[in-house]
Amino acid sequence: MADLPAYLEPLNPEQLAAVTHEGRSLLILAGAGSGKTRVITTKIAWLIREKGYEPESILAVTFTNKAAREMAERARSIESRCERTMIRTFHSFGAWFLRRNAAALGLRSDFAIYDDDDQATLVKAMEGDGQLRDAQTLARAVSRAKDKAMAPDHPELEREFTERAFRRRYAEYEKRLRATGNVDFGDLILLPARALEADEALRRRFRQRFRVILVDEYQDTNVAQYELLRALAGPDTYVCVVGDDDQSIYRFRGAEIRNILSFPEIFPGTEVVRLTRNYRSHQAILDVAGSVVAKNSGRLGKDLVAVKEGGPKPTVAVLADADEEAPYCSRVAERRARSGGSWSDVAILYRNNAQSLAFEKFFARRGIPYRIVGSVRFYEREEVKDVLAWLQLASNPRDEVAFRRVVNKPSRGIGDTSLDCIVEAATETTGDLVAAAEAARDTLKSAKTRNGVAAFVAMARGFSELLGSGAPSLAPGADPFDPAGDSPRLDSSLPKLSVVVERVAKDSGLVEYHKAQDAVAATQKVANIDELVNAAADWPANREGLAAFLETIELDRRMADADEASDAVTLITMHNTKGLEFPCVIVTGLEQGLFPREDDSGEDLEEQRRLFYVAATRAKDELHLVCCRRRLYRGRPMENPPSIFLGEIGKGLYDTVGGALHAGALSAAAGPWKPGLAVYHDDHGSGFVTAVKPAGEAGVVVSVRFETGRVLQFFPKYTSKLEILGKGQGGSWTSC
DNA sequence: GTCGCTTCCTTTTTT
DNA sequence: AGGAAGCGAC
Repeated sequence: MADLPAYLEPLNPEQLAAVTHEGRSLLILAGAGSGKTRVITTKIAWLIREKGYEPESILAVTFTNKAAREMAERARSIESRCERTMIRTFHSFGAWFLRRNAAALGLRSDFAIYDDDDQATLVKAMEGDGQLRDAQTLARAVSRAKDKAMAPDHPELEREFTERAFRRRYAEYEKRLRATGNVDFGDLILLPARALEADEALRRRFRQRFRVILVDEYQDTNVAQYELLRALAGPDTYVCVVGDDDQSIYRFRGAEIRNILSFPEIFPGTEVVRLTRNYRSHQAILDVAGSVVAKNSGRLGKDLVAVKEGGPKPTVAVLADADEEAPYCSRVAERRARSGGSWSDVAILYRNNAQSLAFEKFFARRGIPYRIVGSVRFYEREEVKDVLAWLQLASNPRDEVAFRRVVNKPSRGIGDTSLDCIVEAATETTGDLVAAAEAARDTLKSAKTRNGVAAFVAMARGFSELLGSGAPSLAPGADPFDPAGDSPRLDSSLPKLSVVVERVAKDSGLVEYHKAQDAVAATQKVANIDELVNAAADWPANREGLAAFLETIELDRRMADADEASDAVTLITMHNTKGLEFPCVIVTGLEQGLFPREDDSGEDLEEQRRLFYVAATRAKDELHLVCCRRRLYRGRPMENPPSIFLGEIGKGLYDTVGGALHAGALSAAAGPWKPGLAVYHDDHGSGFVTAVKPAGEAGVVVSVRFETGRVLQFFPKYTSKLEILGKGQGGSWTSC
């Protein structure tokens, strides 16, 4: 093909086939590192350039905001007209859809989006006496039901969900939620799907608008998302989905792997293109990852072939205690940095966020720069949510969740009794909680409560006035929520929303309140509120600006990663690494009980294997696996055997680290450490040294038996907590 | 109604 | 370890 346009030239034959496929539907099975994003973005460009599609008629859906941003950027760099293509997350698309059709669906166009926390608050409020944990459980079940596209009247509902009186409570929740005029995350998918199914004219409109639909990470779609796709896709819509059944890791959140497995039957005439050339990792890494996931049944099955042959064998280290995990990882990182690499080459992966703490502490002490991806959910912090709740209430006085959050914070003497009384009054009238509070004021008994309510009402009114009056006006044709359209982003002539946020934070008493908390607990709550104020500077100080600001926050809960460019080791959960790659990856905590968890079996176990696969295939050059025999779990020390996944790796595919621990004599690196020394450890108390062994770059590893009877190992080079007391008596008290 | 203390129990993973 | 429920004191 001599006349292939330049932008198609970098593609391999399978990628090219995927990009230039025409027909009705296409399933791209894209293995890890096979250039999937390149294919999607190039395909968008190709459709516009060669096939004459209007950019606006193409919809591309992703799972994360980060993926959407990246995709938009890359598509635009190939073809500038891609700027006008709608590239969004499923949820952001749903929100856009609902805002455009809010009136017809009985929603406010400036509805807020409730997160898990808010859902639980609503459940707790409606059940009154219930416990928060019960409420959380129910809220989670409701979310799962919505993932499965099951309404409260679904005949199979109670077969699937065994929570007490689930049908009734789910229905009640829905009623309560609708009364606020807001939606939850599940609604963002389910309501558009139902609206399209129910309304033929609407369906026709959207099918006319979107002629092409591309879905990324299709293996992680749930039933509701599938139904939304089906409703959007008419007989003439070109549907292209991309995914990898081996990378389906969101079952717990309702992902339905059958969506991808059965796609060709659902969309007859589907062509399947497999991308199995891996451009990311050395073959040695793919062999390890592949040998584990090969143990899964029920996969389409494919073998990745690395373009980069060979490479260093991955390593497996079995450490005695989780105390040694961070030192071990830091040695790997330091070695990488010393041999010409940089800190940012290295990523440390773990199963759950709590595991990051040990790394943070150790790295801070060692002076190794690090950044944590994802765990800091800025917008879910108490103080931030407090201020946001005031803003939501100012925008919508029927927002019961926001109302409950701030009505008595800081405390104004309005307790549960008065609160319930106000909410009930609101329910019986217009639902306006501020108005109900005002009306209820005179019926309340204590003067303190009456004053509190009066103060609260005055604040709420004041904040509402700061935003100007009336609901946001949606000019015909204008779409304030469409980043491609006229956005409400700041026009320099308007006052900034940050001014409003700051006033709200101060005048509500929240800043004072959290300042006091900071003083007691040495937290950073006021600083976080300041950050929130700064974040609002990009929007104008009116209702449209506020609604857009809130939506940005609600759909993208993490602050932009502070400085992605900075040279630092990445700390990240395995789930969060999807779509990322690093030259050097360390997968930690490979222990039975942690990864996989003890109760993982069947489908769950298979999903964990896929998670291992995702984690391992993030590595370009180096892959290190770490297992700790002992680890504190929920405050208790646990002895764990190595993860079964380690046993599933083909023999000879990896090198074992730590052999040196058992061989050789003491080296000079031993320094002052000798068996029999009496020592003191900050956390474990006093004990004595039972053994000293060489440990390569780490110097020596010192085994200590403590008075408690525990035997632990330490690298004196990396811990300052272990201190020599003097020549001990080698266990004189152990006989006691 | 509010505050602080003790006891109990446990989320992996996220839009 | 950390957060929520439960309880008692003011």
